[in-house]
Amino acid sequence: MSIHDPRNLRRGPWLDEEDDRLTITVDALGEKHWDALAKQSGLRRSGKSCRLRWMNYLRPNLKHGEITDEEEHIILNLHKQWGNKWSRIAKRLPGRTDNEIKNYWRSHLKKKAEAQQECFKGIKEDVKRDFLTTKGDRNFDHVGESSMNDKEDIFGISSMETPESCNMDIAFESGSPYESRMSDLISSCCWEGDQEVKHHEDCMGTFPCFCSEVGSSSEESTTHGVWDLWSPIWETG
DNA sequence: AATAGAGCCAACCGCCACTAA
DNA sequence: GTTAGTGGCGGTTGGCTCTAT
Repeated sequence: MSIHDPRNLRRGPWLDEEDDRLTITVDALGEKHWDALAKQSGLRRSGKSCRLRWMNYLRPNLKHGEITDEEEHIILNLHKQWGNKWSRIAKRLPGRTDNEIKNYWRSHLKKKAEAQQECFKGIKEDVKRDFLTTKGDRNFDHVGESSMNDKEDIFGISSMETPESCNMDIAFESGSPYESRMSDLISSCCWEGDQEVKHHEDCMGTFPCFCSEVGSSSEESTTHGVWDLWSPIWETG
């Protein structure tokens, strides 16, 4: 029976010697033709297994540390746009693998995203109605449902991009009455009873921009993404 | 200290798309 | 046009670790 007979292939965790041998072989032959590479390496592993080990663990320039807040923010946004397109999302996070992002999503972010959706479900109509009827120190007599597309006019947003093109950094003007009104609405939604406090903590990790009243700095409250987080809510509403 | 349950993550599986013969 | 081989992707699993009781 050949060592490359499927019945004779090794499975399970990789040993250090196997990692070393795979690294040497990939360095010599390049990241391609994994079946041939697996045979040539002398490893009792399938080409598929070799490829996976290389891509997810041995490849140079991989980050092995914790996912940062910024990376988490990007994952949440891109998942909202693209769903479970892990490899596509991974391409936007250099050094991270699709497997790593998928695992992180399942263990850290899924609940957070669901909590966030629940939170929005409850408040989005209130928010819409409130903004549409607000006079504040600006004249909104002309504002109607159709002009919800004019986000700058309604929110006092300092820079503008489309939801498709922007990743980050759409912000309320510092001190904008709409910044504080949004904050008020979120707080009123989330700070009613113990259950809702937890709910708000879930939101906070995802939406620091709206949570200045519960601990984040005023700088944070105006520099995190706003429109790209909210646009799916408005547009699917 | 023992143990059950939850969480995490590396690895595997099955499917699909692409390509060459 | 068909088929076999291969690589890539997303879903799932198994085992290890941590935590609560």
